[in-house]
Amino acid sequence: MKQAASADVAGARGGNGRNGRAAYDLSAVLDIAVGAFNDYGYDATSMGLLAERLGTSKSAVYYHVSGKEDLLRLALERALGGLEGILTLPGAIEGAAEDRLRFVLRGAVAVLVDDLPYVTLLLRLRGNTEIERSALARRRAFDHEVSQLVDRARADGSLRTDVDSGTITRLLFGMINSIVEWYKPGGTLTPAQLADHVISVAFDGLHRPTA
Amino acid sequence: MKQAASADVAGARGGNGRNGRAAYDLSAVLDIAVGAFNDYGYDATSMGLLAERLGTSKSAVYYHVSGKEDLLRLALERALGGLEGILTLPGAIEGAAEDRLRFVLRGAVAVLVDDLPYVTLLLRLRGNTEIERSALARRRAFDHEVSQLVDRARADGSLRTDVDSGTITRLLFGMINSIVEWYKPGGTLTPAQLADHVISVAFDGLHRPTA
DNA sequence: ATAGTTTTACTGAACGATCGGTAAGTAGCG
DNA sequence: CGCTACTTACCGATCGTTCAGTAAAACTAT
Repeated sequence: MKQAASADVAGARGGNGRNGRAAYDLSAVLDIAVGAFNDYGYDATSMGLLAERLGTSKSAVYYHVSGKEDLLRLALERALGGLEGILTLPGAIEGAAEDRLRFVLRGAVAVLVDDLPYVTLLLRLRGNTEIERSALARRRAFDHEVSQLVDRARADGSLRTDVDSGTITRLLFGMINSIVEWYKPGGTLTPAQLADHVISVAFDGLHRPTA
Repeated sequence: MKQAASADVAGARGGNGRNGRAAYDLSAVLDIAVGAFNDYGYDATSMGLLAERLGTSKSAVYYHVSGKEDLLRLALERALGGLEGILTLPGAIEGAAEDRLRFVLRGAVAVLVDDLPYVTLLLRLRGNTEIERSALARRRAFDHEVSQLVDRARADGSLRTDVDSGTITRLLFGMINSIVEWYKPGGTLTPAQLADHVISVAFDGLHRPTA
């Protein structure tokens, strides 16, 4: 009874249409790994615990991934891919700087909500290994592109100039990134409302509208 | 040569005025421990690494503290004590709700900058152990008191009512707490300026002042 | 002044537990 | 049979922690 039955574990398994036994697919393993990493922290999550959550053995996990760091790498790739994808969309490239900034911020909230556990993992990195440092570098590159949008919006006269654009960008992302620490999908606050509130508070502040 | 000389380690030592040898004082050990916890994460920081940073042996650390968790407990106590102290000051108790809110937010920035590594550690907790869960509960209690101030300011008509106060409080703290991830004391941005910018952006938003 | 005692503050070696990862064998399917 | 998807058993390394012994300073008695 110390081990769950080897089949029928919460839909994590799916046939692969090929020879051999029914298998976990990689994305199911990844989902559970990312969940555990966020619950306990990457370092504090053992491969044994992952196996337990999957209802299988430790070494079975190694059949699907080459190791613990591989799980981290795959998860971070998904989060970074989502964020970087925003910057390639037309709304991020065309139009006035403030509109492009609003589009990117709204997109960041959307990716964050859509891939919540994956982005959460990304935002908690410390940079201990090469994989983590590489992910942090890509994240900084994304932040830098947004910072340039803030600069352009300021040059257009859209934004206040009494606070430097680096501070503005950091406070903006501080606000947006904090969403991973408290937003629960499926609650009364829909992702679209959340994005509206964030953009509105960011641009207009806490005071009641003067209009 | 594998071990540093037993004295003169970077001013971490100080006499204690009592019998026996010159010792590290607890606060020096704690400072180095908190720095390492923030660099690598609590779980990824080994007692061996702490000893190395202190220029002493692993077991020497156990003379000063009862264990790794004890270091965490002492560090979190300092961070939480600072934050909770704000709420006991006159500026947080007397006056209009919005002024009290501004005072508390400004105080939170001040504590955060003053005890930067300690608050950083607090903000990165995952709640794996009883000590961490207890610290998280105290942090939530602090947040809750600020949330009540937001409620009162809204009731006074000072703040916008199209976003609920829970979301406002979370976005506020998201912005403020992010400071630990990028603010470097001793730079061109002084703590007082930082607090001004944070309060100003939070209440008035990113747009240029209409006045 | 100095020898002896006490207390403090360590050192170095080792402990059991747990870590990430591997080797070898096998059950279930086409 | 051939291939997939595991299983059990185990490895060396590292983890937090403990323990017996000791060097160095302060205190005390002479």
